[in-house]
Amino acid sequence: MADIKSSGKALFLREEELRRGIELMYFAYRDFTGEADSILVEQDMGRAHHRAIYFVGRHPGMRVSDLLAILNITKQSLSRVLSTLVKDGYIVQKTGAGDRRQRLLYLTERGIALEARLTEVQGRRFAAAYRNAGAKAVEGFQHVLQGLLDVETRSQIDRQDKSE
Amino acid sequence: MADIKSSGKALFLREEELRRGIELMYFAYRDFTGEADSILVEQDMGRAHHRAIYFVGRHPGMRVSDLLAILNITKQSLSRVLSTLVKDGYIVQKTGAGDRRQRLLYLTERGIALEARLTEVQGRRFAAAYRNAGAKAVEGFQHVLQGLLDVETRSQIDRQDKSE
DNA sequence: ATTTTATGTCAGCCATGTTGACCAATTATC
DNA sequence: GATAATTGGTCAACATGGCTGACATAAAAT
Repeated sequence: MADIKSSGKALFLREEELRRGIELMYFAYRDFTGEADSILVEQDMGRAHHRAIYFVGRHPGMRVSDLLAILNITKQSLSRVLSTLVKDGYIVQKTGAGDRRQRLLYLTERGIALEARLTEVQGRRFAAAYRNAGAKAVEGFQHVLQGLLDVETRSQIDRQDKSE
Repeated sequence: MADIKSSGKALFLREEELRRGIELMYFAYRDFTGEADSILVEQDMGRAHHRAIYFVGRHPGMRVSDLLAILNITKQSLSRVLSTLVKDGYIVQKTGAGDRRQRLLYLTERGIALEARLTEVQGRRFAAAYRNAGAKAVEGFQHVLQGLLDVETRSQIDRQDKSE
């Protein structure tokens, strides 16, 4: 009887705990992106532009197909934002030296400035949360987030980390 | 000199650490929602329907305005999904007993079943990540996520927790 | 010479967010 | 009891950013 009771309780707590995680994840992601979104609307851009700028800044000289693989969207979707970013002078494409089919992607000065501004805002939020929670908590945070990834995403990130 | 060097290094590590968090957050959120999204397309629904079903399931009898406050979207946006959910028999609206202007929201059997299915999928992912990372890590995870919230969101969640 | 790869483009569809205007029922207030 | 405020809904129009499908071109690989 005590067993049944406690296992029932444990299950209840478990479900509550999981729902707490699900909800926190939703709210935190929304608020995390909110500030950057405000900056982006000023520039007549959306989140999709931000992602492109962010990852090109992170991996200068990357190929379009690399960016497609990271973002996991269709080339038509990417093409739309990429062409406006090139047109507006945030990104430049240079023909690959070895393989001339490639259009290697680089941020311009303007792109670097915007990327820095966006990352600063998001970084500030993370820095505050990290400071408040402490180093041990940050470790746990990253550990759990990693565990939420699809296996494909995880190996993709690992590959990137290695090639740096 | 040693000071400058180490502070430079510390800043570098700090920025890398922050970028790691930003990226993990993006990938984890994407993968976390991906599975549920697949179920939703089967039912000709989107994420917006999921959110409505989720929170109505969490707070049966809530008012439309409560749901609007949680989701932080316009009533026109919510109205669209809400009316299809009512039409398709996932949610029922009951006129408030005290205040007859209110349309209190409840899940139907069908709604409960879909909510359970969606939450189970997302819960499984969380359970696996939690199990793998350990209790201490989960604490840290939640602590950091809380720190990422806007103050308004935090007080909103607190209010909900208290009123349960 | 042919096939494959990397990239781009056009056209159209869908979901979900937005603003603005306006309406009805009901409750609260002067 | 008249007036204002609240709760909820609706119509119209627009933007963003996903998607599919079809097709094109240049360069590399076979």
